[in-house]
Amino acid sequence: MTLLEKTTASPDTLTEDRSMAIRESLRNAIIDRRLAPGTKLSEAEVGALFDVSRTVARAALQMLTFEGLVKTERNRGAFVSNPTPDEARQIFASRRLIEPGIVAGAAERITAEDIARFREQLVEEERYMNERGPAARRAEIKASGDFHLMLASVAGNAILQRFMDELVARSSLVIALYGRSGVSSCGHSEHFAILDLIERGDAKRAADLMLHHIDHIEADLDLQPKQGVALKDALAIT
Amino acid sequence: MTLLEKTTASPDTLTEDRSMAIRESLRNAIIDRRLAPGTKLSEAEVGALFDVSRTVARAALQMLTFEGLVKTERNRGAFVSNPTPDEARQIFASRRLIEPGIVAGAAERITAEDIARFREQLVEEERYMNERGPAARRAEIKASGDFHLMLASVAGNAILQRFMDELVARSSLVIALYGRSGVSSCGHSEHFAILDLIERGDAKRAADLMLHHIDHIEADLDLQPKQGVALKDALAIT
DNA sequence: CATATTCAGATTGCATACAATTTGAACAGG
DNA sequence: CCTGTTCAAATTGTATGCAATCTGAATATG
Repeated sequence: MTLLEKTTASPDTLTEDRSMAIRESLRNAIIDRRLAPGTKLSEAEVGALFDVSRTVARAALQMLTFEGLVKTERNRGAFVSNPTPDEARQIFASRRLIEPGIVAGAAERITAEDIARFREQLVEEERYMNERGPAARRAEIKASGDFHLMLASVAGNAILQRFMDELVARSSLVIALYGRSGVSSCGHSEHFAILDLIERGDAKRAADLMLHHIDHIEADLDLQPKQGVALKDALAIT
Repeated sequence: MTLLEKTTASPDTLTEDRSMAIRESLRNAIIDRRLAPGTKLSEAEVGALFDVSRTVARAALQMLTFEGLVKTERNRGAFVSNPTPDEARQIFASRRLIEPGIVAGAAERITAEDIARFREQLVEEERYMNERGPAARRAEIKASGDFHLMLASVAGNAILQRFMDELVARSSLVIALYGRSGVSSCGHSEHFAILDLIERGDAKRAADLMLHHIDHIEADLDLQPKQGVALKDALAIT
């Protein structure tokens, strides 16, 4: 529990709510894998790190629990989520339902300035792709998720946007846990293709491609039941 | 703020978490319209009602805020949400994306016992439909929502189920606020029809009908911008 | 009479204190 | 050496106290 940028937040945003800022910071740390799944997040420790009382730290942890990024066990504390393969499948099943609709919404409302921002985002994503090392890998996963979130924000439905915030964050966890090596090389080009179709106003094809894109991301995972029954079987000496 | 059943909860469930129980109780009160939109929910008052400290009451209110059933303004307090027409549209747009998928999932996994439970639920719904008076109206809205929630629980995706919990609860608020008089007479028969199609394993048609069903619910609303610019215009004496 | 100002009451934001629970290590017994 | 027990340290759950903020009514002012 070390590398937490205590974001000296923008003057107006931090004025708002400190627990929200802490949530944001922890969120980023979790989806960046600076906080590994299973890591304990004790209220006192979080409070000390951000220089607030347990009350505020606790509120932040409650929010993260609601989002599914943290699992809280009564009287035991909060831990970074360790999604099971089954949860992973549920996450992607949910995305398959929601994201085609988001693409359709985005296709209707996207502006030229939006498209410019998207292209910037995609070149940045590309840059991380070509870098090596775990830090670049994390940044790549993050940037890839951001593309989906930008689409959600353009689609103009605040509720779906919030759902996507949660789903993308949890997806990042899942990818970090279950992802195979050569990840999103194809995923990235699909982002480009989706954006092109949206720009051309071909909402139907864009939505279809998004569906395939999600399939590809999921297909790139190795969703074995982890250790599952391992203990029982591992000790069953033949 | 009177009619709150302080549910003498089931021995095992209440042991769990008191703020959760309070959340549940307030939730029910809100979607039943015993707590009208705009009602202030002060921490002290909620705490006194449930015989807990502000700390616990506050946690419950935070959860409801996350669900969108309550809006919290900094330094001012928590209020039962008063969804705008635009929010209402977003809610139904979200449901249109998610519920067809839920129907498909339910069609795959539904059992004979499930179907029996659904039929029970539907006759209860029918009973409320034939009763008169606001209490029956509330119960009808609640029961109608429960049908959708039961589908979600059968579909076997915990994430979507949680999304639906939120969407159905907020829909109840919207219907209570913007619903026209002769509400769900058609909606109810559609529930029957959807269940029949699911039972027959015709997932595609069931999903399509669900889509229409949501359209019908939304079409039955009167989503005018409420008073909106009213004040300015109302005083503009021609 | 309308508008601006002041101030007390009430309410939330936050920190802290105490009680309840869990955990794991020391220790006793087989 | 292994197992079961006891107990203290640590952590969470909850209540409460104080400071900051908002609200609205009373008052002052043009």
